[in-house]
Amino acid sequence: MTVFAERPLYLTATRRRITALLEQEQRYLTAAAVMTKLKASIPTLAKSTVYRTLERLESSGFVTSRTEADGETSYVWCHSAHHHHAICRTCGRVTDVDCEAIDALKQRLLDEAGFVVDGHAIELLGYCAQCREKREPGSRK
Amino acid sequence: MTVFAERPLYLTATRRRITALLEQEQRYLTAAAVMTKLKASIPTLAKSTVYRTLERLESSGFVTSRTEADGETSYVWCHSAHHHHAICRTCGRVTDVDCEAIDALKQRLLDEAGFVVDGHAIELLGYCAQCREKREPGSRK
DNA sequence: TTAGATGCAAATGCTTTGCACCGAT
DNA sequence: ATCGGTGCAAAGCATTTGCATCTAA
Repeated sequence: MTVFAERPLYLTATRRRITALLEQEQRYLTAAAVMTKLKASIPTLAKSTVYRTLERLESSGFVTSRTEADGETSYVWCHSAHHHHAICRTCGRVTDVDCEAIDALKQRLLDEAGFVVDGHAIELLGYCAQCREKREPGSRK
Repeated sequence: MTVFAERPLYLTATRRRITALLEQEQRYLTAAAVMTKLKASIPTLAKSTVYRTLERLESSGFVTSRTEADGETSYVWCHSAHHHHAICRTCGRVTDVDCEAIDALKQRLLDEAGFVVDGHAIELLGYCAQCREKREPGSRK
C-alpha cells in the first residue's frame, strides 16, 4: 500500500496524539476507544475529528481497519505491505502474518472450480506467545 | 454448525418466502435487498421482521452473514459445516471452499511466533468460472 | 390456548456532514 | 494568506426495541 500524498497532510497536535496512541497500542482501537483514551489530555477533542483523522490515516496508508463483530470499525497502526493479522483473544495485540500459505488454496480453487482469486481477507484468532506464557509457563508449543 | 432448537421456529408464510429467496439467490443479500425483492409480493412486510428473521435463521444455522465494505450486514443461505466463501466480483455468487489449506499457515505461526490459532475467517474475491467463460470463452485457466 | 411472529413507530448508536473558526505551512 | 483541520451540533442510516395484534402448533 502506497502512502498517497494528493493533498498535504498537516501535522497538527491532535494528529500527533492520535498517531502516537495507535503506534504504542499495537492493537485495534475503535474511534470511541481513541476518544476515551485521549479525552483527558485533549478535553475539547471532537468525535468527528477522531473519525476524520482515522479515515485520513487509513487512506494515507498508515493504519488498517477492520469491522468488529458488533459492526464497529476499529483501526490499528500498520504501515507495511499486504499481509494479515493474527489477533490475540486475550490481549488483543496483533501479530503480522504473510500470505504465501494462501497460494495453495488459490491454485486448488482454480483447478477444482475454475474460480480465479484476485483478492483475499484473512483474519486469525488465537493466543499470542506472551499471553500463553503467562497462563501456562513453558508451553511454547 | 448445529441447528439449535431451543425455541420452536414457526414456519410462517413470511419465513417461507425469505427462506426461498435466500435459497435460490445463492449469494449474499442485505436486509434491505431482501425487503426490496419481497415488497411487491408481501406489501406489509416490515423491516424489523426481515432483520429478526435473518438473525433467527443465522442463529439456527441456516444462513451465514458477512459485513460488507460499507458496514452493512448481508446473509447467504449456507447450511453446511465450517468452510469459507469465494465471492465472484461479477455476479456475487458464492463458491464454497474448505479450509485445510490454512493448516500450514497455522503451523508456521506457531513455530515462528508462538501464536496458537483457534479460529479464522477467510474470504476470497475473484471471478467464478461462469463469469469468466462469458467474458473470455475457453479461458478455464 | 399459548408462546412465537409480525407491523409500525420510536429509539439506538455508530458514523457522516455542514459550517464557522482556528492553525499549519 | 491559503487551504486543511477542528469543534459543535445536526443529520444519516442501518439496526434494534417496545408493544399491541396475529397465528402456527
